[in-house]
Amino acid sequence: MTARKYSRQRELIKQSLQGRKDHPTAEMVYAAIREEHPQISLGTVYRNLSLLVEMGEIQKLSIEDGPYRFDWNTEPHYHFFCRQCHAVTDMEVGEDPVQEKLPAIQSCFSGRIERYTTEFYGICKNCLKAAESY
Amino acid sequence: MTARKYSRQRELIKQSLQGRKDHPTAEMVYAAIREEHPQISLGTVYRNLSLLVEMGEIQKLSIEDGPYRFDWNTEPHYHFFCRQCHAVTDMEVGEDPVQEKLPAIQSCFSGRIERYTTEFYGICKNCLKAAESY
DNA sequence: TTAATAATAGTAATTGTTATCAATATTGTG
DNA sequence: CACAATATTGATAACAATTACTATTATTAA
Repeated sequence: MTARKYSRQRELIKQSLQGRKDHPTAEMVYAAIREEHPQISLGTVYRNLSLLVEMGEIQKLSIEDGPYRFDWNTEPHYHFFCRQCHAVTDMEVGEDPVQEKLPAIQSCFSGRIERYTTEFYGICKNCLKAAESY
Repeated sequence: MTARKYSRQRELIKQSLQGRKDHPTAEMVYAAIREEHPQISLGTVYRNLSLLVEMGEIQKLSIEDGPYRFDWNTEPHYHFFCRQCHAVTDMEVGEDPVQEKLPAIQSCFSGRIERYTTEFYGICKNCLKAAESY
């Protein structure tokens, strides 16, 4: 279809994302890359983040209240959203709780289920600590 | 705190939501109410939807790609998002798959988990049917 | 090298949502 | 009822996040 060409900027964005685990927003990626490469454009960051998602090289997370976050880790795993500081962290959940029930769920649903996500919301460690000392 | 006063518009919004099961966006609620009450303002719809969420009378759903959806049903249940037509439908999942594992999950996580949601994504019945006839 | 075209920087436009504000509606009290 | 206090409204401006546009630049295959 659309023959893809190499782009230095796309590499920078991918690498920047791989080097951090805070699940940044597009704006945060832009700010980080701009320190070394001040000429990069915000539009380029958005465009390439979308492309990388489309290419399956990164993951896009939608969070209640707030812009999208991006994750270099495309393996299925779980996220926790702090409603106070809006930090996004990975969670250890063990084996997938939904997967074993999926056949039963699919059998009584007439659409085609392609994927599902579970997100956890609450207050993160740091905000809890900050709250107890006032 | 903030003493609440009756508002005809808020009632209309609540009733409109209760009368449909398509999990409409704010814009959709606005359009529906405007047919009978053309003087209502979009800002009023947004303001009251937020208030109703805050009051726990309705639920706000965040969906990947697209504006927020609203649901009169505040009981915990599951949703399916069609990536093609963006319809949102309720799902039958049976007992909560995550709940039983929650103590184990919480025990190895240092933040406070307050709630969690699971959403399903794919292609709905109607879009599947439309696709097979071309 | 050169022709074809994907990608860019910079900026304008769009979308979804919130804030502002003067006018109006609701409500508790005399 | 009259009226003061104030929550709510409609209208519109402002805002934040994201996408679209465009002339220029970079990549790539022949």
